Amino acid sequence: MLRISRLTDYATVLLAALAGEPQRVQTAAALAGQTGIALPTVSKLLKELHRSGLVTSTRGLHGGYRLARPAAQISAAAILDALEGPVALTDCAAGHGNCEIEENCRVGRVWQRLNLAIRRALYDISLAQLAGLDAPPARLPTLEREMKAAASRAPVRS
Amino acid sequence: MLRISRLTDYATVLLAALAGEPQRVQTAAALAGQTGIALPTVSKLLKELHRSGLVTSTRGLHGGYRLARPAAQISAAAILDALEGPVALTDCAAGHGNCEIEENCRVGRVWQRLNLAIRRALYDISLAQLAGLDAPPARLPTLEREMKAAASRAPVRS
DNA sequence: ATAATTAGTACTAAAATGGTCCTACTTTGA
DNA sequence: TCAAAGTAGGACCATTTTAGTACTAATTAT
Repeated sequence: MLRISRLTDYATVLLAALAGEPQRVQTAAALAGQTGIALPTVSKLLKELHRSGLVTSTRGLHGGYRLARPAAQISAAAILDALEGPVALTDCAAGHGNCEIEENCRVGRVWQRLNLAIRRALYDISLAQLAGLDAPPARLPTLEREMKAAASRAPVRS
Repeated sequence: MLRISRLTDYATVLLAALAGEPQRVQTAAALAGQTGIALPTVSKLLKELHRSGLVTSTRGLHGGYRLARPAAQISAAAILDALEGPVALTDCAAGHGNCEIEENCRVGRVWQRLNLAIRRALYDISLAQLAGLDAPPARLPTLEREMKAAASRAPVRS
């Protein structure tokens, strides 16, 4: 339930590897070797990450990739967005209002809020934390509280 | 990103409909009509919900479905689990440890923690809340404001 | 020039998802 | 006892998503 795609996971690993050596330009091949991910996949992912501005690339001989910003300034949400786009938890939420029943809509609204809470939590997690470079303080407990609060605030009539 | 499947969403709607009339047995056909979801799909979902013990069924003439427990005692997590199983956020987390790199594992661990936090939050949301029966009053800020708040806290690009 | 390297695009294979259909079993009521 | 109204269970198919590959063009240091 509630999973991120394998490619997104890979991308995180790649970014973490880049974060480990922030000053060096690393080639796709090097990263592939380092992470065990197949080279074509690595290339594809890095291209996408470049397109979304998370990494910078230099072409030609001795080219390669580098983080566009310090790892502490890249949020998990940014990574997810780059790879999967800002899709909502349910179709109903971000879609064409096809819920004709009132129950539907109420349900949808709660999902949407949960989704939002999750996104907020994701914004507060940095790549540095994901890569284990940053000793992470207690942040998750507040996440739980936020989600609960968001959900209990939800039921409203339109 | 991070979406629940459409069927799970439907299931929630069905459960909400059942929660609205807790004492009555409702047929699959009635629920289909009420929610606008196609009958075969409704049947399938109710069957699964029955198998996971969320609803009780009575066969034969005047048969139908009913919530197995009060809506307040059914958590969102239980619904998700029933429909999608307790899959983890990443393969790595619940799988066969194929992360050979240290970064990988650290990354995986954080995903796992996030996943856990989300699950715990989901446990604290009841079907009653999802169905809007629990009506906690509270004035809610608009979605836009929450988004802005989340965004301004974010260490993210433009 | 040439070798190394990214950029872009198009394609294919595999898997998950959503949905339908058919058949068997159960209960109620005439 | 039989028929009707239901659920139970599973097989099955279509569509979409996801993952991965291949090929060609562009770029740059030496």
